[in-house]
Amino acid sequence: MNIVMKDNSTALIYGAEHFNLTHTFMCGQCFRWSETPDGSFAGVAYGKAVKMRTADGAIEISNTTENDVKSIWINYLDLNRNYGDIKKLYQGDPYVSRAMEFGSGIHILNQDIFECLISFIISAQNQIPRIKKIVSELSRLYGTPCRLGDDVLYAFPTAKQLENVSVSELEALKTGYRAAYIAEAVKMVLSGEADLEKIKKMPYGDAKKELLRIKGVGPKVADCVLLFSAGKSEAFPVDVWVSRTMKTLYMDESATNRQIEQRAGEIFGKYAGFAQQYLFYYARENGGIKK
DNA sequence: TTGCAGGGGTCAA
DNA sequence: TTGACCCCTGCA
Repeated sequence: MNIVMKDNSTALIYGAEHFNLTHTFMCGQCFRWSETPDGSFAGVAYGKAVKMRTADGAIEISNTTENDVKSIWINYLDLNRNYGDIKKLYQGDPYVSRAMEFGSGIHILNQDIFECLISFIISAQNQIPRIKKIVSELSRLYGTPCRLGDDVLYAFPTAKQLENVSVSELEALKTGYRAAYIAEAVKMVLSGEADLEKIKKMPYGDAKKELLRIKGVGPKVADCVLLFSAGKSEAFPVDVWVSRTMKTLYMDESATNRQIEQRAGEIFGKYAGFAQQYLFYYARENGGIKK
């Protein structure tokens, strides 16, 4: 990985293989990046607003510093992982290979765990455009403003910033029955009853058990949080698409979500989450996946 | 125009 | 294991 500063606020990252910015941001793992007319993506993560695009074999990040690239963005984009190795791992599986070809260059992001937790509580029984809208409103109302050129973006609010936001205020954002869950989760995080940093350091099984104590967090949401913000590559979130896909390709119609999770562990092993993300993206974009 | 099914699930009984 | 659930969209 080679970082070159193009000017004092634009960084170029060279040597990122198996990486596709569009697939990575559009595959459904994050809700805060929007494509701009010039084909870049603008967004905020870890309190920093930046614009990203790929050009001439490099990832270009503007409105940033070399230090932020090293301390935030390399890890956020998961650029230190060798995705070629993961590809090799699944080359014997015709379905995952096909899905990896289709979604080539998807990286699993390392997002902020609190943001991820609240976002995926909101995601339950909800669709991506609406999730994005709610998360964006939540950030605009309670998050810290971040300048990006002439625009102002808003960081996802911290637990502290949401401390005094009432359930009815959250309901006003059209979160519906999830409003109470959000308020409750914020309380648990602030009181230390749910220690997210500690959860990150736990083994997968224990970490999941801890997250499931939070109302509004079921197996699917817990696995999303663990995969997208706690580095648990074995987490295998089972949603409707993955469920359909697994039933069609590897199991039968009668399989329960729990059985699917278990089977996925057997088939895909420690990197099940990566296989999941490729299968999910392929299935969703193509209306399913055929045998 | 109105009605209804279903959506990147979870809770409670 | 099954219905209810906030809200919105797509489609008869």
